[in-house]
Amino acid sequence: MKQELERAVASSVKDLFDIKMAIELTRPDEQFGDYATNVALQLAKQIGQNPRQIAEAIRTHLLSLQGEALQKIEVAGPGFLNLTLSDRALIMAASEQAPKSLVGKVVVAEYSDPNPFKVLHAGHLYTSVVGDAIANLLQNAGATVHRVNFGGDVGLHVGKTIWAILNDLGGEIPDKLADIPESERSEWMAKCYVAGTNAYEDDETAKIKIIELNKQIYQINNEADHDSPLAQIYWTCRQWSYDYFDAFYARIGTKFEKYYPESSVAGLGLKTVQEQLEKGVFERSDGAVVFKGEPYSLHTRVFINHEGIPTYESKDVGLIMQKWVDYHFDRSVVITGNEQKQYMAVVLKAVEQFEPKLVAATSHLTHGLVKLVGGVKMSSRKGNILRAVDVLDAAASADQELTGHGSESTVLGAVKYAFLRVRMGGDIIYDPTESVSLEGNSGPYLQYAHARARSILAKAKVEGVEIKDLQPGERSLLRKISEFPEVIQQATTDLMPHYICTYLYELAQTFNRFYENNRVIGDDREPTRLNLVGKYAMTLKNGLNLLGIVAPERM
RNA sequence: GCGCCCGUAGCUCAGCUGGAUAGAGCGUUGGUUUCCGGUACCAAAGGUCGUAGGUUCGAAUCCUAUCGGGCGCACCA
Repeated sequence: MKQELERAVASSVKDLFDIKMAIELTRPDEQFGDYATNVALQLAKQIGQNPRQIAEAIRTHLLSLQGEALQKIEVAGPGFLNLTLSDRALIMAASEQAPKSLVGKVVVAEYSDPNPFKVLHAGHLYTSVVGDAIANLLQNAGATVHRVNFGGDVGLHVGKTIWAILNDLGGEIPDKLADIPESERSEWMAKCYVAGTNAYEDDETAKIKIIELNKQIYQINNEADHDSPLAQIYWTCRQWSYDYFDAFYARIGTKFEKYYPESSVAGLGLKTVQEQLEKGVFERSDGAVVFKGEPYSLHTRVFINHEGIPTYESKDVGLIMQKWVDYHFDRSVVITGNEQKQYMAVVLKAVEQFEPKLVAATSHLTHGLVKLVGGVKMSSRKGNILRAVDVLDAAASADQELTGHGSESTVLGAVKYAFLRVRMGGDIIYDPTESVSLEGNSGPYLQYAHARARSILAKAKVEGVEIKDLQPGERSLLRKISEFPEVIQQATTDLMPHYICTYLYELAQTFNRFYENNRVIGDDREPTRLNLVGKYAMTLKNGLNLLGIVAPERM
């Protein structure tokens, strides 16, 4: 409906003034109508006429084009055109679906990116939630979406953990791993990481040993060693990490198709950078291989260090190339913390020199830190950083306190919504109590709104009645419902799921206002109103599902 | 020093491809009960949109400067 109207306005402008322009209709305040446009204001200068006169001319012309669909067109204020749909057109609009603009497209979505041998922290939970919602949006638009994960299975943090593991096992004795009960593996490894980190800082001999272990682990990877005792411990524990990640993702209702361990892309990255070094994209500097970012208002970064070892930069190059080899994507979305923004800009600029199409297809989104309200100081050295489970636990205990009986779907709904409702980029101040509340702008409020609507429907038989002759409250609700496809589309093109949150909350408010003043069951208009409640419940459910939040039938 | 991000009501945040009186939730104050899940609805109070300039018919939104906070700037990830 919106598109048709936009085309109609555009052709009015073309017919009247012989000017081609793209029209963007907006959703004004309800008092003004269903759609609005400021074309007349924009044209005023070009044409040199009074904007209100222009608006009047468009109005007349538009009525002749779209008389059926429009109940009225008004010229208001300095020259806005306010369009009000006929009931018939509004009813049609409310049944429309968001356009499937990405059918046939392949998208790779990379997010979460935890490191094996370390715990999942709050930031991992955040990207998992937001990344999942973004992936859902793209999928909803028809794309084939591949959710992938990247993480460091080599590097100093691995050396630290392995050092403590060896300490705990009493040496390079892989058989002793069998003594660790399955349920305690992830906890145990997390403890080992903390112990290793502390030892690295406090104990000079341990530090030397850790550095040595780190090199050995690189060797294990390079030589694909699966036999030596150390290698057996490394591979087993690495797998334990992936099992732990999988279990956590399953708990929050997401799933990754593939893990790209850093070790698996380092080779391709190194090879690529070396090739491009010869072609002049990279250059040597102080024994290292660097990309000079300054010509592009960026900074210089090292891709291969003076020992010939690929740095993180090269691994990211390898990752981009490997994703291309694996998927031949039309679009690639990468989500990381804000601190990687300028770093990634350099990597992408470097790759752009030899694979511009891959970079053109890539969007790098970044996010801030997750902090608990009240700002408890966390020391990563002691290992008491805010872990992913801490966030979930905080929500669970707030839920328990509020309701007396915890519910996992409420807890997940609460946390996910709290993360998703704000625009990505800034830090998240997470308030467990507020997130779990059934009052106000929260996930559980929307879940409850859905359950309530479903319970109305359960009490009566919904028949396929035609909606017509809308009363004001009914019209407001339907008008709000009709916005949904537009909101989805906007959220999808901007990769901003928070638009969905804002919308769903407004929708629930609109419904509650309607429901407060209009009886459904037992009213003369029961069939029509039940039909509206059905559409409303469906919209809420679809919206919540896009966000990765379950919409329960009852709660 | 250079660069990036952020600064909107007491708190947490929308609004930022420039437009009609700057919105919501929480909190505060006061209402509503013919109540289909009142875990709701209505209303009030509360804002120099960090500050100062500029562009524009029109700026929270664009530009410049400045203050405050966070982050990043070569062989870590």
